[in-house]
Amino acid sequence: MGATIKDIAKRINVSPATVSLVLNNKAEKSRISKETRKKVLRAIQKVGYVPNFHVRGILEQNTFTIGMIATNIKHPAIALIVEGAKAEAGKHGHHVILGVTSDDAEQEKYYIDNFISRHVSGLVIIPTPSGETIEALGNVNTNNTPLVLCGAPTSSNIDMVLIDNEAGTYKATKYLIDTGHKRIVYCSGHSEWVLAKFRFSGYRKALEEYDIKFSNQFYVKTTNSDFESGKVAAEKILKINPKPDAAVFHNDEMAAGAMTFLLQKNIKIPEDISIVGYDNLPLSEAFAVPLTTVSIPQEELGRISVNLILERIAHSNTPQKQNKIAQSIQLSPELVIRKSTKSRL
Amino acid sequence: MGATIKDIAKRINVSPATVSLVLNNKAEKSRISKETRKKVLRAIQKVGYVPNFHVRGILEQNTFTIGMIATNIKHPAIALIVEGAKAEAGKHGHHVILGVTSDDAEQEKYYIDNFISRHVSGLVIIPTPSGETIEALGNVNTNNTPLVLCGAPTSSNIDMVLIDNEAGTYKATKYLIDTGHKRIVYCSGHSEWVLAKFRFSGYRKALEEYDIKFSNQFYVKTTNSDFESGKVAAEKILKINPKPDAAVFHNDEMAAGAMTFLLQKNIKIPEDISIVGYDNLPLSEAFAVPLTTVSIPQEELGRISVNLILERIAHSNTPQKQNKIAQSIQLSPELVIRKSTKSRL
DNA sequence: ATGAAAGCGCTAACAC
DNA sequence: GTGTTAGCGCTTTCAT
Repeated sequence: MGATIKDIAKRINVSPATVSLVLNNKAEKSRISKETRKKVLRAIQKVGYVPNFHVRGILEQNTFTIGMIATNIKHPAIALIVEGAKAEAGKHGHHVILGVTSDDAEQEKYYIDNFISRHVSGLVIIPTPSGETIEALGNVNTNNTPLVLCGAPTSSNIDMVLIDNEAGTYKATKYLIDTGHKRIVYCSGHSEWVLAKFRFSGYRKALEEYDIKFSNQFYVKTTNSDFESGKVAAEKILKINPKPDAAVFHNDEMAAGAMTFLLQKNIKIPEDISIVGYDNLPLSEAFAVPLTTVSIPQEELGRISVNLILERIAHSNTPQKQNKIAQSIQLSPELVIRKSTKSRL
Repeated sequence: MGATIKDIAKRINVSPATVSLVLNNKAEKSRISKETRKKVLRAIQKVGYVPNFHVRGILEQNTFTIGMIATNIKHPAIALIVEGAKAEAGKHGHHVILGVTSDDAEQEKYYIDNFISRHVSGLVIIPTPSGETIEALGNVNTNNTPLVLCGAPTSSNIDMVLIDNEAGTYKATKYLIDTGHKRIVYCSGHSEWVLAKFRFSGYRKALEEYDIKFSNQFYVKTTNSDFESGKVAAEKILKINPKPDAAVFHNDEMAAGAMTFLLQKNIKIPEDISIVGYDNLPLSEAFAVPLTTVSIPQEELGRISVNLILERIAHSNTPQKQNKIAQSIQLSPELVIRKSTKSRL
């Protein structure tokens, strides 16, 4: 362990209080002779003193730190949410520390407890996709730490910023139907995850609305939802008979993998089959065929989450703090039409 | 603020010590009657007690937390380093908290001080690309916190895990020369950044080795290094006369932007011009033309960094701890050849 | 089986 | 101007 204020004090025969005063620059305003000040500063330099954050954490309440818990920053969509949150927090003098759960509910629980116990000013949670912890969140001892759930709904009475995931696939599917597609496949990775279920149900909803009956044959599942899974899905699509004329994918990575695979097999996109992704990754315009996809306002998601936290903090000293009911803000995804789809009318 | 151990103690008329014993499960081994235990546990439940991490931080030294400071997690290459570090840390019972600097040296300084002051077990730093703080790192009061610099070199006596960035562009350029390219352009974003300088110098080195004289005309600079900058660079490339037959880009995003732009102008890749990127992004295979690029072992970078930290921790109690000299491990990038380059022999 | 008290590093109120 | 002291929340001896 490093040197403490006491060590420094002893070293130069002053009291710890004096050292503390110098450190906090309260020296200027009030007292402490220039000489003592210099002596103290020199000693601090020499021993390499580093203040102990934990003491401040005990003494004061506000850490001006927002804890953020994310599933998987490898995913650009998640990274963008974090960026948005960080930018907004920075604007208001707060810092962000991030815990990454790697889609593991246990780690999520750890970071929630740990961050609360570290007295972060607030906690933004992008929940693990299995949905396991989401419901449990209502029972967490938050110690009055404001919590915001970001991206996935829960029945608990917690502030939420949500994406209407169903609306995205609904819009995409509807667009395909409206442009004359007759046999639309849906490809889902991790189909048991809540997120996947929401997206899938948007597809179902659109079909129903047009009285197109759903066929299990047109529901392709893969165990994962990455680039490689897209290839696997594409392979499965090729085996379907009669041939599909469009495919909606759970996300852009899968769509990219599928396109890569299909193009290798000399399938033409969009002539032979239309492809739609989800997320609008920064590079989805650069794909083999610029991808038609559903765009999510990720950075805004992060920004709004932080603002909800800051709002809670601001209100935390007012008498009505207990009254304030949980808010739920829902953002809508938009369809971005590029070159991977074409009208069949 | 939430309830404390004292509150609980008062509530049920026991001493704080008793509550503490129950909380730490030392109750089992030694003492505390079942009844008291139950009473305590019930009270804890009722008031929603959350332990104060900072107190532990004062009392104990090891937080089993590795602090990580990254520039910009939007960038997949960075995200992968973080993932690698996290995975390795997890294997050894450590957690990771991440601070994101957004390429800002000031924030980097903040997080370094803050994490050290939080008594993280160690600190892995992916430095801001300007190179500003790298050199300053030697003068940081680390309080004996092990530090590892990840991805960029410094003259300070600090553990480092590096990528031989020059070697990557060198290999790429050499490959182009060997396959008969005569007019190779280099496109750099943020050309003043240390990283950019290293990559550029690999290009220069290859040219020199083959006695090809460098022409400033073939050195394209953009203010940024993202997808859009790639488009800008491509536009500049088109104006060069005589026409280049190959272009090496600072990274994959730029290469992707350039390819998108060039294809729109009906330039054929690789027939008219060969394109090489850098980073081997997970989706670079899905680009309009599968990208030939330089691959970096990002996850390994993270893993090794954490291992250096753990090693330091392990040795920190041995007498030789001061003796151990800083290590520097250098990893080599590899050229991944795909479809965006072709031989002109 | 339980409680009292000291102390971790630091700040702030109050002496002198 | 500077020192003394109490106390933040908790753990840990040492009494009882």
